[in-house]
Amino acid sequence: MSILKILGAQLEAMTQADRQIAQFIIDDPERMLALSSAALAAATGRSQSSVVKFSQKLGYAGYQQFKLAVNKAKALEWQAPAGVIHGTIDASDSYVNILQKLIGSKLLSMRETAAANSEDMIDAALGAIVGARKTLLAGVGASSLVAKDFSYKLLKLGRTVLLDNDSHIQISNASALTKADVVVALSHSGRSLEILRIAELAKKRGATIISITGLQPNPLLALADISLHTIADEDRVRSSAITSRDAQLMLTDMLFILLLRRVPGAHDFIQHSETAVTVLKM
Amino acid sequence: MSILKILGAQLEAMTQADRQIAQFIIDDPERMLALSSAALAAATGRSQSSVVKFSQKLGYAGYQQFKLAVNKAKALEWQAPAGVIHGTIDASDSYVNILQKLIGSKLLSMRETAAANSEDMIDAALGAIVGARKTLLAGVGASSLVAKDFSYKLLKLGRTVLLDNDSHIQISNASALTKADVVVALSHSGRSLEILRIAELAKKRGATIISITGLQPNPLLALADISLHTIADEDRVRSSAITSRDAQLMLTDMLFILLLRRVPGAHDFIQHSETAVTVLKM
DNA sequence: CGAAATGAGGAATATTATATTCCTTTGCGT
DNA sequence: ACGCAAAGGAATATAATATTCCTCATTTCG
Repeated sequence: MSILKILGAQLEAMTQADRQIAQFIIDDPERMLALSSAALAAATGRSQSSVVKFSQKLGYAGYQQFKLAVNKAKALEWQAPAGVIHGTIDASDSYVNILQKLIGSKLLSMRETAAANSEDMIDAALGAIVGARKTLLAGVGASSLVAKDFSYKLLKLGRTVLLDNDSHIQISNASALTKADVVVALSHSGRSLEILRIAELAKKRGATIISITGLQPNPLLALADISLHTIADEDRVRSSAITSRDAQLMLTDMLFILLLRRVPGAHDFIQHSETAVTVLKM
Repeated sequence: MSILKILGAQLEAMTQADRQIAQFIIDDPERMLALSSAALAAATGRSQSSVVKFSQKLGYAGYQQFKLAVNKAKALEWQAPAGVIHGTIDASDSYVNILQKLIGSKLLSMRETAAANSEDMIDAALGAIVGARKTLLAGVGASSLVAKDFSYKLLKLGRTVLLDNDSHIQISNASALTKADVVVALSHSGRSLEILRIAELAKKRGATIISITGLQPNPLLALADISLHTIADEDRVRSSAITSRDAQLMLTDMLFILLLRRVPGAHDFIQHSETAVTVLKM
């Protein structure tokens, strides 16, 4: 139990001097932490020895030990909303509140995304990627960044990846695919026109389509051979695509880590690519 | 931010005496809390004055203040993120285990990144960005994706942003900056040559440099006017830049959300840019 | 009712801890 | 090799803490 709570509870039963000291600490623990026993005595109008005796009565070896206890209580109280807060962030929120809600939203979409994809579906996707001749990644806007991030990881594993910012080039890439190839199509809404175009073309050519979309029915989902899902929480962290991007990253990170166990020699590839990059860093 | 993490991060860069003292504290913070400066000196085989100087080098008024910081760090460490496992992912882990560890690592680096940046520093960064004529974002590799993500968000807020994949163009952009401009330089190691080059140039031109790096001392940090920090956890989710990227995103998301409250008319800008994008989705 | 007992609480003091100064050493650049 | 700068310990000054001792008010019991 927090020492501050204890002080409050015992306030009644205390002697005069002790009560004054306790009250001061309850009112402004932060300030008390900056004071020496003598300074605290001066601030409360009692004597320095009373402060020390006060600390000892509470069961601490001395004032220092007591101060550590208050410090600890204060530290824990700071993050008292134990667990993660999750709610809409609005303009009146305090700094700490905003951070907690942001982390809460991110955590929630990561957890739900992890839960929304069965091990079987993930396995199917991994199998397709590992067996593919080439993997084409498709994403626009924020999803294009996730696609790129994933492409770096796949390259580290020695896979052949197609990805381009220019959607025209992407479309012509797609039309050159065969049934030995895989398309990973990222679109949280499942309605991005460019991505749909690419998926349609690739499907006509016989390639396997892995869709990464939200849960709601959507055109991209309808085209997919293997469908993975991202769960976002858009209306909480308002006005931005933060959580859907986090969900996509969660999913692609999962795929990457699980691929590490499947791709023969994965660790060697990674070693090499890291050495290559290190050369550029001093 | 946890002082214990800071100690760990800076251990390498410390002098002999300091390193010994730091190591002792890292190994057994509880014990350290029971010791006086002289006792800690005896326990580590250094002098009492070294202990005090050590505390002061870290930015505390003295040993007592430092002790309070360690006490606080220890108290907060106790927070068990209920249900979240955090550990090294290895090949023998089960599917569910891997997911839990992945989420745990991500959550940890988000939390620690949130904690590592004081409200004051964040405020300083926000002020610089809001007041800037132009904002140049710099990042290579995985950081370039974060930079791009952040640039989309800043554009939504109607800010003028410079960002290009080609480092030559970035460098010429940097040399055209003035002291009315701001550079946000992203590099977890703080040692990417291109980014250093850009930051140096921009600094010569008088622009304000905001660095986003890890905690360990690094060249980019030394150049920065305002320094923000990312905490990653590389050795847990092995062989990838997953958590450092997450930490960077956490930080840029924080900045974005806090900017929403600062930039006049932010919500209008966002409304408009979302309407514009919706047109492309069906 | 009054004297002894008790305990709160402050003043003074002893003890201990902390911060500063000063000096030696060592390593590094010229 | 020389001088300089930084590290770090010894000594010292300063400050904080703990203890002792004393006074005074209240309570208890003869």
